[in-house]
Amino acid sequence: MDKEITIYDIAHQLKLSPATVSRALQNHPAINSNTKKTIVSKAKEMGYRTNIFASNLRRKKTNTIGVIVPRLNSYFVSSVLAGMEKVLNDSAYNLIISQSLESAKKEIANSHTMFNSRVDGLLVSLAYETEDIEHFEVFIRKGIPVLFFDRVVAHNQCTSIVIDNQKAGYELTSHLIEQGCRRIMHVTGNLKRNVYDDRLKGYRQALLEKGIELDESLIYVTDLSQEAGVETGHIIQKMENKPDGLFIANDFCAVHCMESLKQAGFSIPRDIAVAGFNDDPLARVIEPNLTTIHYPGQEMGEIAAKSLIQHLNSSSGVNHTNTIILHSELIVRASSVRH
Amino acid sequence: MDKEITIYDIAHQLKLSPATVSRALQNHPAINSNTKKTIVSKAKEMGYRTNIFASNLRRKKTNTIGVIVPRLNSYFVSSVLAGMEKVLNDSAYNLIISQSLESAKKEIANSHTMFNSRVDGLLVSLAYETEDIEHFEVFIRKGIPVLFFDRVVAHNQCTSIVIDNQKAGYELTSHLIEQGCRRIMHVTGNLKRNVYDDRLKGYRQALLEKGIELDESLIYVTDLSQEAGVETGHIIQKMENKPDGLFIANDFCAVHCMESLKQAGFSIPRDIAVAGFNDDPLARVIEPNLTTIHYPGQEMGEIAAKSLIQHLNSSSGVNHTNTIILHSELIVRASSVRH
DNA sequence: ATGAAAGCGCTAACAC
DNA sequence: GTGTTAGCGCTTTCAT
Repeated sequence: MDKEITIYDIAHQLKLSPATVSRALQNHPAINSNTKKTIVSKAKEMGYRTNIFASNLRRKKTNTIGVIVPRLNSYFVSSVLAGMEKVLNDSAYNLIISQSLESAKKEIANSHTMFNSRVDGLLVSLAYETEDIEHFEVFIRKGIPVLFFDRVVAHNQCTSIVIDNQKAGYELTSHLIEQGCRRIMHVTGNLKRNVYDDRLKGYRQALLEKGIELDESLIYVTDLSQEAGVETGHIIQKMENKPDGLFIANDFCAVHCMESLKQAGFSIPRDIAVAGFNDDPLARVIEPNLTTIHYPGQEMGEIAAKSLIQHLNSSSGVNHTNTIILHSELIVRASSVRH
Repeated sequence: MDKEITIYDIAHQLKLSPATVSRALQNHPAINSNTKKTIVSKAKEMGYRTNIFASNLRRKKTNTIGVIVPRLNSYFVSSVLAGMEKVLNDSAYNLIISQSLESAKKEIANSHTMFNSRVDGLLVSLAYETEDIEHFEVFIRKGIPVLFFDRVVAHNQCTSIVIDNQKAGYELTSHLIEQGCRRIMHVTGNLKRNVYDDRLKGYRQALLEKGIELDESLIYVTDLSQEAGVETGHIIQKMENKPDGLFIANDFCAVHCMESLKQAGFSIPRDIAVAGFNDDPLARVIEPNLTTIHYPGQEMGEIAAKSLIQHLNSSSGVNHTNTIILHSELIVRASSVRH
């Protein structure tokens, strides 16, 4: 276990001052380029590595970005993270990642950890359960930018990155109506979250426009889990006045619902047309292939990261952009095409 | 943007020394419990947060664990990460995560970043391309534990966490043989990686035992991507002496190969029995459902993290366990059952 | 272009 | 049980 080399060791060997070494290592313009070369090569030779803690302590900046997501093991989230990692890594930021597991309590605990880790900025997608965002106020008060993505909340000091969920929900529902559906069931998640609430709004809007009366009993709020999908299948089986269309706010849940329906002898899309949301790889594998909304995960991650970096670099500290809306797209596949 | 509170501020207000405050905040046993209470509540009141950089600088420990994975957006990897995050978060460690995107160069760059971030330990699953592990030697020389999981490499100072890939490959191949397959094609990844090499060994072993002659032309090395799956389908179509069994070292690739075969009019499993590896959610959705090896991702992550923590806490610094082998399981589904 | 020196906030050895 | 004090390694202002 060798001793750590410091700039003092280098300075000593080269008969220079630590200040010069520090400057050279940061490529400071005032340092003679020959001196610089000597120092850099000596540092390498001696196996020097910066002590970022000393540096952070001194500079009061950490070069670390925190991310809080509902869960890590979802296709969408991991795509987003892949995008963020790519951008932040290229800009020499570290990423620290934690998951709330959809629990407000854990989200709060994680935000404390992030706060104590002195992240330079925070990227958040909210848990199902989260009621208020009091726990992010400490960041905002300290001028640490907080950026919400996907599951966002309106806050005049925070940027949000989303797709137009209402429009997407509207398009999906309209598509089902065009395919002849008149009783469309909507299975969704916690309506506290914009993504579900807005999709529902789109659903309502489409029905209204097409003059189809809204039947509140066709709106089913779940946790969008695999089990919820299966359960939805059972419920539909038992319904007297069965739906002829099904809009589920998440492909994962939709796929399991389809399995359940198929097992019960339903023919998709003939008996019931189905649409999901997210364009999970599962959607292209389930039979019939699932109609869905394509949703740019990796891109959302990249844009979120870039936007945060930009904000950190802007000296003003004032946040100009407030909401970034990414393009989403209806992907029609066999699960919903009836003619 | 308020000023940061330090232990000096607290000490000053309470007319105590910073040392006492520091001790109280760390719950040091020597401190009077009343003093402790006063200090803790004052700290809260004043909005104090530890400066972990000062603390790290002083203690020469970072409470940060680095993870390098091939890619973030794979079902298996995200399950592993979910497990790691869970354990490490509970133990007050931070996780910094980066992806190599299967490139040796990026893996090396990431390892440098981790090194400079002074991680207390490193968790690694190797990239396809990685030739040697020279870039991890710096950690080992410094006594920083490096633990490999899934895609591992033998190193007498590092713990590895794996499943028995050879046994799994053997079981899968034996199963196909039992189903009557005599010409089993094996599609795999870069054989530099233990996971693929061992699965191939298991394949060979099964053929040998059952007295089936090995046809080297049936071993096809790919990048196991979606495209590779489709391509494999095309290749099989064009083969004169077609295989009657197919063992693909990864469900994701297998699923796309199945799609390709189905489209070409093959009946699975009648014309060709198919098996994958990983038990990706896709395996339970593709039709017919895909036979595979179940592979405990989340558990692997948890165990890797726990093992690393244990190692960090053991004062000895000597690594006793060297390889941890997790249980894996053959899951037989319709894609391979012929009678 | 380079150096001297102060200090970031915390911890821990030592003293009482 | 509490205080004193000396750094941890770096950056940066000011001086030369």
